[in-house]
Amino acid sequence: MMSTDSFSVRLLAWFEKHGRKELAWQINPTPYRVWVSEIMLQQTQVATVIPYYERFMQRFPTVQELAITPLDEVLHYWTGLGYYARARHLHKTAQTVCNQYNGVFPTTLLEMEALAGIGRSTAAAILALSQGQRQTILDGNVKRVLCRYHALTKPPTDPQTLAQLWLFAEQHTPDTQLAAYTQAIMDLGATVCTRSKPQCTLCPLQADCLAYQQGNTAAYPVPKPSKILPVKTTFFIIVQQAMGQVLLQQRPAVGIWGGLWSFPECASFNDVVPWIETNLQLSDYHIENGLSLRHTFTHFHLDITPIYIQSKSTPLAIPLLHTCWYDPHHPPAIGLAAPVVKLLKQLAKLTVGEMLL
DNA sequence: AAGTCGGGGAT
DNA sequence: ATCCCAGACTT
Repeated sequence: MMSTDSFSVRLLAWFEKHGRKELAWQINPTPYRVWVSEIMLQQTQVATVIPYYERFMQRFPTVQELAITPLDEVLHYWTGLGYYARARHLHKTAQTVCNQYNGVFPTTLLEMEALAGIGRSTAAAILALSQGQRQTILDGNVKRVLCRYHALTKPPTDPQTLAQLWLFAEQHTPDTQLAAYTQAIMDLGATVCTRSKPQCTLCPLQADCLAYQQGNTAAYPVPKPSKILPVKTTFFIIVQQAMGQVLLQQRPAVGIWGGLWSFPECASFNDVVPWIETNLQLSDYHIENGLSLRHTFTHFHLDITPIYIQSKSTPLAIPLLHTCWYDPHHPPAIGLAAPVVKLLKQLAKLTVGEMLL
């Protein structure tokens, strides 16, 4: 493999002066701690991750503790981070490490990549950051840095361009100080070579950067052609008892909000009343639709209309599978979809408002 | 190779 | 409103 070029020398010198070295997962960087941080940081920015990471590590200080905890509670600690498959994979891998590796993470790239939720770049990051192995990462930050440095004229999603990026990334990887270098190139992308308004005057790679030489850093990375997102609609049925408990239903393990708890749902407004008549034994109830809210996924917009139902006949029966009465005053440790959290907060305010009247 | 999976921050 | 972020998995 190629040896070092000036790229890593300059980058390491910059990191020594300006890099971040105090992040929680950089302190005592065990494979477990680094692994959890890397999974949380997938598609999620550092500032968002920090409070989640603190809570998670306090509750699950070891891989053993994570492995023996029910998935529902793990999802609870993940609520709001999104990409919930990450949490399911995290739980599964904790059990794999405990059962097949005696609680100790494997030390080869091949074994690491075989674990659920750990791909090529994340496997390399864990080994480099926690053990100083010479492994090459290629995450979103590194892709942006390299697209500019080499002035690549196609989107990083293009297969040939992606292969070229891996090749460049490997050629730039030094033979020593792998933990520092790996952190450094991610830091450069996160703090200097940012998506918009990069701080080129502070960049240690400026002299060799082709995008900078062209005076056109804004042109890189080349964006991939975007699609128009379709709009879907749905209706959340919010049934509330007099004491405040709200009916929730657990979603299937796969698909949107997999395994999370949400309100019972109807695809069409015409289905709402039949659903109520079929599933709830209510003699006397009041129905009222609330203001719609839009939730955007990668591949579509979801317009949600809440349908509020209140009844004086309490308690209501729970005739459905995978349902529970969620008590906002004593919230159980379960995972909630983000729009559900939003609506529950609104509901709490409305309830207080009505009590004041 | 393309589609799927969330939520939030920046612009 | 649009883009995109410390990606991986499924089909």
